[in-house]
Amino acid sequence: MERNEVIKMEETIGSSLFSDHISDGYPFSGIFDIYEGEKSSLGFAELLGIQDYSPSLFDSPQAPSMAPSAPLPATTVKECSEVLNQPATPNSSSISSASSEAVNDEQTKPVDQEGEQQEKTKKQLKPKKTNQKRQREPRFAFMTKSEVDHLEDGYRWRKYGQKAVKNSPYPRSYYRCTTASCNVKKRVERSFTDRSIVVTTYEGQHSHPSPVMPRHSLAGVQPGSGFSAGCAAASFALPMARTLSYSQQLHQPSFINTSSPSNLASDGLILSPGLRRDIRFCTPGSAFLRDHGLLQDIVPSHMLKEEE
DNA sequence: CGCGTTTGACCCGCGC
DNA sequence: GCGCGGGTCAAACGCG
Repeated sequence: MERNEVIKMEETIGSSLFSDHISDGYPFSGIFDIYEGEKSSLGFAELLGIQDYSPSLFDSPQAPSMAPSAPLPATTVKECSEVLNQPATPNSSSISSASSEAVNDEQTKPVDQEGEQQEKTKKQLKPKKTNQKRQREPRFAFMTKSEVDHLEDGYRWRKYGQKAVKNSPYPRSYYRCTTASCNVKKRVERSFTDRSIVVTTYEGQHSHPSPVMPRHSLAGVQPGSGFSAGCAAASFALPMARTLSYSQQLHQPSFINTSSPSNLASDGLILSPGLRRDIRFCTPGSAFLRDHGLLQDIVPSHMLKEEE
């Protein structure tokens, strides 16, 4: 992507926390936010030394059974966290990534409206050039070690496009949620550095429960949120059965103190220079503020930057 | 017939 | 302005 966007990622993308504490069979816990996850996260499996993790998050008693009809055909390497940085539970299985792209004034606009507007302008392709820039939904990317590209996540998707990816032998597929009035999209592509890894990027939030998700699995969803606030993670097929507060997350004991990315490397994780640029790790105590976990989604990046 | 996929064309934003 | 690359559209097609 372009320079501005990369910069924006550095400015706005924040919270990252890792746990090497393996509990409940989950090898990882934590979240990280990336911008343009499908690109930036490309090397995460490698940098984290992830090879293969057997405990699927979907197998957890805490995790909703997202795909009862079709068990996850792969090992989830990374999952995403919720838009508002409602993080994956510490017991959840992996590294998650989130990206909020449109950190601007429009951000406060309800997703549905925004989506519809976007849809309208799309449909009327002829009267082009609505002078406002195209708004993007917050994005979440996660990586999955999988043989199949399109992973079952409890929602129904319709493929609407496929494009060859530059510098990659593998195409990128574009999916849209088939539910009417739901504008969630996702992109699926295979990592060209490790063909066994599928990078899935979600954009937007489902405005409806999962068609195949058992009802109880939505227990963690905030009532009255219209499936927007608390639903994002669930929307993205995340184990949301137990929702912890952000501070709870941050005070997990074994988070790597990564106020500087180099600490990560010292923990045996290798960050490529490019990746270091893209990801900001944070200490538990200061993470929230410094990295604007929640704030970055609602506060313009230039405001957040002042804290630096 | 309904739904999902495929695929070429088109749109759009951005850098040069 | 032009070209490139990412993203989307929509007609054609396949399948159950």
